[in-house]
Amino acid sequence: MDDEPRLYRPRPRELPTNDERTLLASLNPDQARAVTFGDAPLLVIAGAGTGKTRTLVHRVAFLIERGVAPERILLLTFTRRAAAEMLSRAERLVGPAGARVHGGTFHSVGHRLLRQFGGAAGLPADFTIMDQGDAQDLMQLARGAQGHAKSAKRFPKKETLHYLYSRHVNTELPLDELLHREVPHFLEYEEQITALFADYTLRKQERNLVDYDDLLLFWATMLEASPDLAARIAGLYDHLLVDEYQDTNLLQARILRGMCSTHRRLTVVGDDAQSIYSFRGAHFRNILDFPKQFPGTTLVTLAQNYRSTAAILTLSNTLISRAEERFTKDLWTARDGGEKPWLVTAKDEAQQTRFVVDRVLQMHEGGVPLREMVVLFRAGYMSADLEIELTNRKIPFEKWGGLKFLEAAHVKDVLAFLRVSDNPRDEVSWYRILMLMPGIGDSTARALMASMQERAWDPDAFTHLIAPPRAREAHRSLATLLRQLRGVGAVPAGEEGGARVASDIAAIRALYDAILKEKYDRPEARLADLDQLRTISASYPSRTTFLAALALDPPSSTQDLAGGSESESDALVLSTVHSAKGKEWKAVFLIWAVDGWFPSSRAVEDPDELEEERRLMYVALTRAKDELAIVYPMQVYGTRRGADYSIDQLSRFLDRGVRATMQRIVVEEPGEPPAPTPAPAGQPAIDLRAIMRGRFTK
DNA sequence: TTTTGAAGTCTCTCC
DNA sequence: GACTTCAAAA
Repeated sequence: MDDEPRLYRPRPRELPTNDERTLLASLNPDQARAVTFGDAPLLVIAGAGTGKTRTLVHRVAFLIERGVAPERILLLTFTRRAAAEMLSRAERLVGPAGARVHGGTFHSVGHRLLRQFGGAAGLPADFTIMDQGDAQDLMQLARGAQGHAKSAKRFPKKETLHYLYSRHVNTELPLDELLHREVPHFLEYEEQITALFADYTLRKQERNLVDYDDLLLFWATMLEASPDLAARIAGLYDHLLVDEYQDTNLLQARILRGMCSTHRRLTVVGDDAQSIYSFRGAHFRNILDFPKQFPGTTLVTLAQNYRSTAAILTLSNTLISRAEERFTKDLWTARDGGEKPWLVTAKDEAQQTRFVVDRVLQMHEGGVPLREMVVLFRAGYMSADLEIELTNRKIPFEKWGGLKFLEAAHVKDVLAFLRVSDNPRDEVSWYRILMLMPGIGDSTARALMASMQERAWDPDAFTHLIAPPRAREAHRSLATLLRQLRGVGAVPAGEEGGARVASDIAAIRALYDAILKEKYDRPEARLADLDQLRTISASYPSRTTFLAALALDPPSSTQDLAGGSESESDALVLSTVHSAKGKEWKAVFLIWAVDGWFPSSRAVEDPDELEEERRLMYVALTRAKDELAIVYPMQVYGTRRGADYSIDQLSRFLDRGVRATMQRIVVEEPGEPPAPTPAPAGQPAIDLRAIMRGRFTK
């Protein structure tokens, strides 16, 4: 493993061009102060666009320059995208040594440490990671065993149960208080819920399964419960740097305390105005309490924004000034001017889509690469209409966030086969594949699993089970496949590693494709997904690595790219606001700025949630460098019950004062026939300039 | 006991 | 508009 502790030995200089002076030359005094800070806790409050990542990356370079071994630096972030960005920038700045810096999301680092040290804490090394869907399915199995499956009274559903469980773990709130706060109408079930959670925990243990929360919980526990383990784990690193600290929760704070038990070289960076992950148990108080948690903390504040024009910043500052609680100051910029951001009123969704597409093409023709533009929205599904239009017009795009490739049912199906061969006790996957087989339903599946449990999940157990007559056929073909997957008999030469996983998938598909075609109306796209899965699998050394990587670092949707080659293509980015955090674009379009959509109607009841929505919109607006357009359709069809359409209102966050910092744009009706024909392939934008000229009135 | 068809239920954000 | 759950039929 490459996580073995290494000696702290002086290294030859690897930075001929980046001595400390050039390293600091590009930084402002506040940034430089943070970068060169010594060996004590450091809290950097850094507003949007103030060079937060830059500061962090330079600090890494500075530490390496000072002789700290790169592999003894740990960079923790919250999202995969941020982790990848941070590490690649470090490498660019520092050179090859930068690639040796350790880092990743809290979950992926936790995973690495568990594989390495879990054995010493009684966790078998070959555990399987469950994603959220799997965890919910396991919760459902436990729920069913308790007999709520068909009870008349309403008992919380598996999603709610899992949410409560996860919240309980991450916020450390006692269960009764949590129920009282989140779901008071379920308070009467407190006892059953407690029992259910105990069963869920037990099932995880028996089945050798680990959920996302466990990756953090076990990490924290190893640090707290065993001084010996704590010393070994904390001893791996001399410096810890944490990005987006406002999105951490109490559990993660515990981990940091444990990791810094032998030293106090901890740097955290964040912005309370961008705290948008409370649904994961994060609270921006965490960043404010940091000095209390780590006495002697030094505070550095970054307030100069280098990203946005003054006009965009005025809008963002005005919007966030309405926040109930606020700790960071307004940002300022040396960039002056800039066009006032647009507030675009569209008649309906179709017109909103047309506006965005036309404007994107217009800017593209003006020389802005597609990749420099982004369309942002509150939730993944809100871009559906836009995606269709972009596909029709052959404009390449890439979607971030929203439904993931491996959350698709057919992908999970195939993975389930791999997972039972990887971990024969994986009950969730067993249930899944058994239910796929013709002639096997819920009760047969449960009975078969019970028999296997009696045989201690012996890998051969399934073959020797006696299936009910109508499931004979299914049982036999499944048993044959599983034997094949377990590699009974010789592994063909040259089929170690990735080729092995790919051939496993081929074997699975020999059985599964027929089932898939039966199950879905239009199987083509789904079959293509499976091709993709096999391609991806080829780059992983083993089945176990492949499965773990999929859970922690899943590839995004397969239908990302509409036209254009997959690799270096210039593509418009569509993203949820959450997934866009930390990034910046020349031009930003925020769509669906409709009250009830953004803020989400689920959030308007609760003041705290509403405040979080406001911060979320702040995050969206501060992504823009030069141009910003907020779009909202006035009529929304078919969303409210009882009416064909409803007249919706502009988001409440864009009040009169905020609107005063914007300019209103009205999209004109297009000509009589409502443009049903997509542009012909090849040259989509040929006549657009003419159309565009007449479309906007200021 | 499984399958199939119909009614019902919410819609998010991420690891 | 997709997916789950429920009820009746095979």
